Amino acid sequence: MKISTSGDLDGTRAPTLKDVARNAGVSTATVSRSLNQPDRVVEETRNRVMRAIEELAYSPNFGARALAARRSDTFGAVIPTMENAIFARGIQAFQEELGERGITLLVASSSYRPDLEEKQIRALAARGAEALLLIGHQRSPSVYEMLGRRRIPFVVTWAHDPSQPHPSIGFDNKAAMRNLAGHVIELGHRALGFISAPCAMNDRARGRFEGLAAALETGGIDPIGLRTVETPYSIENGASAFETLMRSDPRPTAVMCGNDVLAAGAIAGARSLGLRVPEDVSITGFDDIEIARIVTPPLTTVRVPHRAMGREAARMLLQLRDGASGLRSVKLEADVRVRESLARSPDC
Amino acid sequence: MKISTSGDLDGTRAPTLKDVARNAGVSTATVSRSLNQPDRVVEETRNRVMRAIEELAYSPNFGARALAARRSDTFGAVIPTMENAIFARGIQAFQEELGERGITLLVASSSYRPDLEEKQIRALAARGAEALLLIGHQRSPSVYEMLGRRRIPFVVTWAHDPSQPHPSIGFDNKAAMRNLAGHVIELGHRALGFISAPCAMNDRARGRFEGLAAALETGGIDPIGLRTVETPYSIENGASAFETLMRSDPRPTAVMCGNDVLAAGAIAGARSLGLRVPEDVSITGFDDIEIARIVTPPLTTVRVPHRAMGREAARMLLQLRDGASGLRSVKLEADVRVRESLARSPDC
DNA sequence: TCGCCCATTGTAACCGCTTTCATCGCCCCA
DNA sequence: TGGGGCGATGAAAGCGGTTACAATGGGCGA
Repeated sequence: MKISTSGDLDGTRAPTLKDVARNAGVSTATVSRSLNQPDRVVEETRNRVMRAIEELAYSPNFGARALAARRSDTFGAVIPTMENAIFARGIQAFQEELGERGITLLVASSSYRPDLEEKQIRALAARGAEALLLIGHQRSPSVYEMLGRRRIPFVVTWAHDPSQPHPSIGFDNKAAMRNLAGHVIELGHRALGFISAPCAMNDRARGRFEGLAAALETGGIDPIGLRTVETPYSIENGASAFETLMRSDPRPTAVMCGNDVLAAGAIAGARSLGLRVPEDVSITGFDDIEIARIVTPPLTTVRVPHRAMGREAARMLLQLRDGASGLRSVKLEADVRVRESLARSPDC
Repeated sequence: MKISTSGDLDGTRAPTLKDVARNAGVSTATVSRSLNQPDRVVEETRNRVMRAIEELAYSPNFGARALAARRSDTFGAVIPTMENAIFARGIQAFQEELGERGITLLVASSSYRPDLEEKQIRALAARGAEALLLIGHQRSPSVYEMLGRRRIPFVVTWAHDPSQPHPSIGFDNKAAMRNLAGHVIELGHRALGFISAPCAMNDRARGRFEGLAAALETGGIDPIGLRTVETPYSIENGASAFETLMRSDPRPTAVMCGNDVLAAGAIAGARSLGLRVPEDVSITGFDDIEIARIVTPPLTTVRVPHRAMGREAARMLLQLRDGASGLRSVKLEADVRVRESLARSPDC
């Protein structure tokens, strides 16, 4: 006796709609409808189909479905890095919001390289992403043009600059840093150091630098005296940049960092130089990620509205995908978080 | 005069192979070959095709390609969380190794929930993943069965347990923790506390616990005295678990943590209780992620071979996909990293 | 009783791509 | 000069789904 459930698999390939249809004794159309528009199939049939699906452990081929339905229920995000937690919380919120609407998120990272970013954007488009979350305004016009041609809606986050032509959801990097630098200056610091991420293709980093410069001007401090080091985000780089700054003359009494990761490195650098924070030197960060609270002393930094950005970006993209237009950029607040790494200048 | 490049788009949909073919005056087969087997197309034709591709900003539809070619050049990984850096470095190495072979990686996270993990595995399979990286051995048999039926090769990482039936690339969590606990006991600690991740569906966490228990036994310490708190990974949880442990009697002189994130929280907890580390209480972590070096004092922990695991996993999966069989599990070493958070017991 | 309508299901075209197989020239050798 | 061989290209069949449209049959009103 030959043992074989009708329509059983040979085990060598994934079951298809056709296998399910055969197994349930219906047409592929009925199976498809059972899955996508259950109320258009009478219950008894639907149950038979579901049983077959269960039995075969069938799950639909995503590519084929997207191809036929011209709809992928997939959004994409391209972030500069996954190595540290800068974008993790925001993306998490973004994903949660999308998940509730049955949308899958594909995340790619660009390593802060514009060419890779463009490649990743294309890859996401090729994978059927219906909308994209991007970080910052600055990228090649050809990317924007491509997105426009393909009618792929996108939203820029982690930045807010009304002078830019594209919708964004974020905060004003420049104003936030200016605000923080104002605090620092008020505490009597005149000799400042700045550790920045590379500004070349990074409008957020540039905005933060400009904010600092503006605060100096407001405070009547000659920006000539500002020592700046540009270096990619990492603890090690932060530490060595700090050491470099400490060799300059006059030696800074406060070192501001474009990011909490660099600031954590700066604190480590201070420790290895035998400098006390904040008694000998103040250090500030930016982002208020987890690390800011666990370093010793805890970092004075700028609280970035990560989760709110992710959530709002999801909402806006959903609307855009569903045909909305003329949506307005959203400006969120990023306020200063004062903790122990910042104190009055010892020169005072 | 009607202005229109032949085959131009109306701008309302992505350009397809057919558009390119029309634009270049060749058949779709030729365009496809120009892309996938360039040497099978004469140079002049290929150039014409490439020009058309450029002009239309064409990029192939991934789903359609995978469908037709029965090959997606995509691997998948399901990790418990992206919130902290535990898996970041390993996955990064995994991705780099795959990228060199032209393979795209799709990463999904399960939030440590078996049901979500199964869903994500199915989703990756549906998206055409040809091979999967999984974390830990423990999951429903139905998952393994499905993977087997679909002939999707996978490799288990972050764990090494020869008694398990599936190939793995990792280290012996139990032995590593036993080793570390041995150090702690040698330093005279007798009253120990342990902060663990929830063990229920986490064989790595359980292995670490067992390692600790084994070390206690070897050291002739009654495991009854071991205070344990189970809590999900996070700084906050680590801090409050630490505070709980410090209320027990006798008070532990050393608190070992299943993970660096919990340990960082424990250090914060010690600070808020006014306890000095390591003078009043020693603290150890596990993983040796970045955070271990930047907390004060730096953490004594177990260095996990993140990058090696990622790299080896990639190599093994590539071989499996290409039909290799009978591949052997790889055991990597995880050795103790001694830093300042661990010192001799004050009771000595 | 007959015809119409509607709910349910089936048939088949098509989504964008790869790939097999056939076709078409062209070169070279006998 | 004719024919075999070979390299380049095209035609068309699917890959696994969705969906417009057709077919079927049962219920109900006239």
